[in-house]
Amino acid sequence: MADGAKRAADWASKPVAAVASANTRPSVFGGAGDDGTADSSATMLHIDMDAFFASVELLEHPELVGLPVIIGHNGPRGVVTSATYEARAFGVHSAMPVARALQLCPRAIVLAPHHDRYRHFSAEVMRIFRDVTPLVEPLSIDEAFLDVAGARRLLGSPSVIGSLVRRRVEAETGLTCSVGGGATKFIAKMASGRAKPDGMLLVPASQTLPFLHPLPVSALWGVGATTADALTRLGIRTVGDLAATPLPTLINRVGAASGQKLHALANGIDTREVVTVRHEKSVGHEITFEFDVFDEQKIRLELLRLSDQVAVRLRRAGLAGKTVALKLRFADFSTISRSRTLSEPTDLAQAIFDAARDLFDAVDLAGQRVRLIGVRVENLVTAAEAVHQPSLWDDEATAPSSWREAEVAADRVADKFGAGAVRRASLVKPSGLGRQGAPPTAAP
DNA sequence: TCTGGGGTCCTAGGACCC
DNA sequence: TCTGGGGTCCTAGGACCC
Repeated sequence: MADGAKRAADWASKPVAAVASANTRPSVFGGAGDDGTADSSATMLHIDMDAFFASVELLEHPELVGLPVIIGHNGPRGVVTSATYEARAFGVHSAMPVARALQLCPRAIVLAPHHDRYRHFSAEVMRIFRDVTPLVEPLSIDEAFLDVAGARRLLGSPSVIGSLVRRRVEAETGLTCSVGGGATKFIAKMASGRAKPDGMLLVPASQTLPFLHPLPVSALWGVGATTADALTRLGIRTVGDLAATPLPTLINRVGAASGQKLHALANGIDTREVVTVRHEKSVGHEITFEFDVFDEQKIRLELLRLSDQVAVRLRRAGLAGKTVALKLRFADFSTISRSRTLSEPTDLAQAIFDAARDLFDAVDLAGQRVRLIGVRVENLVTAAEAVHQPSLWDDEATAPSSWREAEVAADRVADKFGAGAVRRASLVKPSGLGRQGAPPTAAP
């Protein structure tokens, strides 16, 4: 810690001139001077990487800098996971189908995602954040809250610390980020969104409501399309409108929890503190088929692979879960879920698959084709004795395409780890693929 | 245009227990 | 005889976020 703080302090004293691309917009809301005193109340920072996946890919492809670049699978069902600002200028945004994005921006270059790279750079920037303060709460792979109240004495005001972080991130990773600051988490997050890209905006505590109230309700964290519609029907369009709405009216429309939360946020009230440790609540995998599937045997085989992947991740994390959930999405995009709670937590592919397959077999498909299947394990506990066994197919990253292949793989694991591994490892007997009592039609 | 994959949280109804 | 209420767990669905 002392080391990190010293390094950070060294950095703080370096000339700002090193950052040519840093945004020069005024960085304190309300027109107050940026002299390091006006913003002293904005001690919660939210730091968000700019176009994170796309920016990381550009490090590998410097020749594409300045061009519209889209990250996503360029298949019939691919969606945009990230896009450079050059592509966004054409209306491209995250979650949009790649096909649609290419209509809007035909010259866009589509790159496949590399999640290992993103995890690497994520770890790098989180390390920089933790040099500044131990009070870091990662919110997702590319953003975090920093409580810098205690770091002011050593490093300076929040705006000084924000600039320091921005310089270090750019110098050490080649990536840019945006910083928002405020008296609360919520204000900090709203501010970083308005600082993008490559900017910083601090909202002094006294400016909280003037900053907040003109914003549209859809800007609020937790207000999506559905809630925005519901609020619009009440005549609520801005955050100020929301703040002035009686709480019972709100609760009546959007539910108790959301109503209370939104009402408080709209009035600038947010008492949440930075939480540095979080434990996962579920682990799951899902896949969308390239083409909708009718063949139940093919679906069971995919369930087997997903169960194995989930089990491997559980064991690596030292976790086990009691509830197995199956998710099915049909050709018409309707989605159902089925879950079952086991008598004890498991981290084994066999147990997860058995439950998932039973749940699947109990569903009446009624002739519908399946678009997506997913397996998730919930109700997690720390595994008393984590079983670290390799996956059957993990290394090859390919599922067995026939029962014969599954049998061969099973034999291989038994040879390698002994017969005991059969029960403990990700070993799923090929016979588990069939419906109970049904002879395996595709068996060798 | 036709909608990914990783998650979290909330609601509501029913079972079950005391 | 036909009936209360609180607490907890389980399940299904849906909104939302990045």
